[in-house]
Amino acid sequence: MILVTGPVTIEGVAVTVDLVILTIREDQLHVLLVQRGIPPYEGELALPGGFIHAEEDIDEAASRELAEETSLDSRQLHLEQLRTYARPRRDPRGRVVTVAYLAVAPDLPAPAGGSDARDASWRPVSEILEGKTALAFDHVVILRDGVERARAKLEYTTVAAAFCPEIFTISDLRRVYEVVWGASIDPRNFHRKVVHVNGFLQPTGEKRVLDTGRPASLYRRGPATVLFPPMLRATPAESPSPRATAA
Amino acid sequence: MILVTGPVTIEGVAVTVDLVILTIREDQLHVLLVQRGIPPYEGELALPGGFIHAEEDIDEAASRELAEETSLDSRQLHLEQLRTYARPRRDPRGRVVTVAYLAVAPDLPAPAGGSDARDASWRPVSEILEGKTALAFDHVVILRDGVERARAKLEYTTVAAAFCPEIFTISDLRRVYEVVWGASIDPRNFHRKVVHVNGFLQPTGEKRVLDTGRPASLYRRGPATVLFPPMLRATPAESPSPRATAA
DNA sequence: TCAAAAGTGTTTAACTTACACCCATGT
DNA sequence: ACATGGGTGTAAGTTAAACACTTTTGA
Repeated sequence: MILVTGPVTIEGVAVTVDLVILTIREDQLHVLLVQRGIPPYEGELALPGGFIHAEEDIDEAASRELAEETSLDSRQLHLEQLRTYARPRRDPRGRVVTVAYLAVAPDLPAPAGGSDARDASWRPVSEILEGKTALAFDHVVILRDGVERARAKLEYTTVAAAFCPEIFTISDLRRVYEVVWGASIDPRNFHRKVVHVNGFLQPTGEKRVLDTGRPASLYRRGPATVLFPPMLRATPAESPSPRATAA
Repeated sequence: MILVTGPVTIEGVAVTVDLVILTIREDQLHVLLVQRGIPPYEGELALPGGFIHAEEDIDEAASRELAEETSLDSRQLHLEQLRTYARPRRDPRGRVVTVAYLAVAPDLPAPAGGSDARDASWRPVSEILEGKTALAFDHVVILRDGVERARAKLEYTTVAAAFCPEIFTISDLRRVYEVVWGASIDPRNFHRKVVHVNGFLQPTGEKRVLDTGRPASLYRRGPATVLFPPMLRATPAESPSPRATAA
């Protein structure tokens, strides 16, 4: 047990914030990555992030970084703390502890184009998790945890709507579930289900006409944040029903 | 955006680990608190915790602190990262970021008696959350978040069993739910439900004889970690069914 | 008229709830 | 015998899954 009295620095730890910003583009889950302009890992891809400022809470730091990277107001998106990572040698510069945040954004018009000088780009998540693309530091682990959290939260919250633009159809919403879970969902049962969840969807009265098919009613996000009853997670290409309670 | 190159200390942040260790004693949810022996907040109650060591991951630091406080092996308990707190002036000594962990323990034989010199004691959670007892730093917030997490996790995981001793009855388990949720549960339906969840309970074949009533079968924790179907949370003294999806 | 997407209705199975009822023990 | 807690059976209401079927558009 270490006891400390004065204003302490206990071997000077640096604290950063890293963001897992997810969106859906072209029916694929994407994550926003930046190319590092400085060592370590210069030139490699990494999650956007940075050091916390002196007079700033960590949630503020995350909002600030998010605004810098996506030019989106954090009040318009889903932003939540994910986990803190502190493996001793995760950063070659010294002891750096990072607090990771998960953000869920609609598909943004510009590829990213924040005010920041670094190149930011959307990359398919599958590419990274399958090991085809490497990330700096332990960012693959952080990304995996972020995606896992997003998948879990679709079940019992209304985050799915945060992937959609302000106005969206029920099909748009369903495609979010299908893409993030990598499973297909019966459109008819899905429709009935989400419509009956109180506060999930607010009808706008408008309809969207597509190339073909009956026009779909348009909705905006409702005030609800939790889903009850929850959406049952359809597992991709596995045994159908028995929903084992694996260890 | 701050750019840094060398081995950085960026205004020297100190990192601590704080533990919300919950248990059930005398049908009440309790938390382990220590009385601080040094300033700041000398003499006041606080969550147990301490600074991380130089060559230690944060999960290890949490396990170490837990062992010091409860003399229990972290492999025998439920221990998970809760959240990181970093409000600028949360510690008067300077910038201290704390990573909070949630631990769930069975009712321990000794009141706490770790190897540590500080007094540790179990206190009813209600006493603190109702404002009757103050805690140092922002520890009331951390405690509230920890309790909220525990409540939520009873629904869809098997953590409830972590509150029980190694060998326990279904009534013991039910009492966990009733105490943590502050609600009463039908013993008959509860019994059927948990028995049918695959991997939750392992029968020992033994029975426990109480002062009165039919002897109850004894179980130990099974390998399952998730509960499906989930346990529906009975809300304490509220409107019965409609389970609103509040904002 | 046809293709395609949106949306409704119906059936079956699974699960929750409430509660009647039986079981096994100590006094 | 009876009080007490453990445990099973069952009927009513709710929800999910599967799928037949209708609606509304563009081509």
